[in-house]
Amino acid sequence: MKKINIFLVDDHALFREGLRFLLQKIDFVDQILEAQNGLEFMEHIIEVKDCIVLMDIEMPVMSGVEATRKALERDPGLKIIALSMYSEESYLTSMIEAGASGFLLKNSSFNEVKNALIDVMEGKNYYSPHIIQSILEIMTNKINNSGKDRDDITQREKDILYYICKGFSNAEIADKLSISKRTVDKHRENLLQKTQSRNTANLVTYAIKHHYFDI
Amino acid sequence: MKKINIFLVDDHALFREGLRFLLQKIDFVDQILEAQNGLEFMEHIIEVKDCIVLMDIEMPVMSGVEATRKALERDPGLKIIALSMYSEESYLTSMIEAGASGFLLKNSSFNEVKNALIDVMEGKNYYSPHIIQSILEIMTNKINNSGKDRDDITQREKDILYYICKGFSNAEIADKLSISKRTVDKHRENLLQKTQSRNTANLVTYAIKHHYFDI
DNA sequence: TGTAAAATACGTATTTAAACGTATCAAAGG
DNA sequence: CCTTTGATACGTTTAAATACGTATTTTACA
Repeated sequence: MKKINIFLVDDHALFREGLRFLLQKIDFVDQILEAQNGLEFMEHIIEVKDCIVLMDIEMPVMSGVEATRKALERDPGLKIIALSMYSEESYLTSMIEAGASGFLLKNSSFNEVKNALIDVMEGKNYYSPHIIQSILEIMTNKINNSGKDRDDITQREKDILYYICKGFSNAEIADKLSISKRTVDKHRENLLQKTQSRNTANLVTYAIKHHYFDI
Repeated sequence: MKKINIFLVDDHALFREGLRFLLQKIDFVDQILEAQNGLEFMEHIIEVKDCIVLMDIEMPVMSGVEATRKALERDPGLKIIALSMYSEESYLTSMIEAGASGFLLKNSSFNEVKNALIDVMEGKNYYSPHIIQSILEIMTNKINNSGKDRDDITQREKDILYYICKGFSNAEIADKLSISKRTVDKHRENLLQKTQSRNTANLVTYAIKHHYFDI
């Protein structure tokens, strides 16, 4: 059997250490590399080949999504499996868009990780059962609403949402973006409607929950 | 050397699996038990003795803080080490109040975990260097402000903050708590001042960041 | 028991957000 | 080519939040 190398990217040393230990027992695993964030990973990925990356999403300095995107731009053949604590839709879609070959949850078993590695080695994709469930839900949602997805926040709205979460008033946001305050009012109104929020508090929790804004 | 049992309480199976594997290598470790939340832990802790608990804080169903408090009520001699992703002050103080014998961060090394276990076995407490740092900061802060701590949010204010985060207006909160709207106005004003927030958005991110409100 | 802190309440003013409405223009896509 | 969507902008009105005050009562605790 052909051997592969594993690149572990996660900011929690203890998690890396434990997982490394488990991975070392796998017969088809050769070298195991580690990085504690996306940037550190980017600095060393060039040196390695025949490598499957296990990539955490929430990391300081450079997130898993960004690192995945950048690494695949440079080497489109690279295999990256997302390893997340949450099955958040935004994470899922971001990582799929970025080009990840798989998506695992941290509450999955090590056996599942092993299966994912085998699938990805063979050129297939692998998604956790929970993730498949989420994907199906997103799909049916998209079909039923045929585009009119109530969670479909536009890029401009995301920008506005970001500044709202930062604590800027509509007037200040308008100033920052050099648009009319009334436009910001409207975006905010649309955001409230799309996220089914009553007010700013709801909007902020929504934004944080769906990772449009990170604390 | 006397042997001990370890009880791993964490909702991420993969993390548990890796850590279990590492712990198994330690010569003074006998049995290793697992639970995926506080409740599951509570149901099985009675059966075990000579046990050190490695307890995650953020878990579904029952948090680590609650589980620690309840378990120590029943068995005050139990040794519990908190294992957290964040060195948040609120987590730290909550766990210390609850009676934890130690506090480790998930980005610490396995060697540190081992040292913590040895210390706690010997009846000592163990805190991560980062945690010590946080404790010192809290202490100096408390001394310098001698009580007039700006982060000292009262219980009533916490209640108000919770309802604000839930998206209720001041009038609604007043109704819920059967007090005047003006009183809620005042509490809110004090909250803004104490948390150094400009507005609701800032207040909500503060609350989430400091775990006064969980998403 | 005396004192400090917390919780309560009210007055007034300004600013901001929220909830309606309408409308134009550019870009994208069938 | 036409339709849809997104971004832009404006008007009006009400509700809510913010920002200053002051003051009383209750609670905790030294």
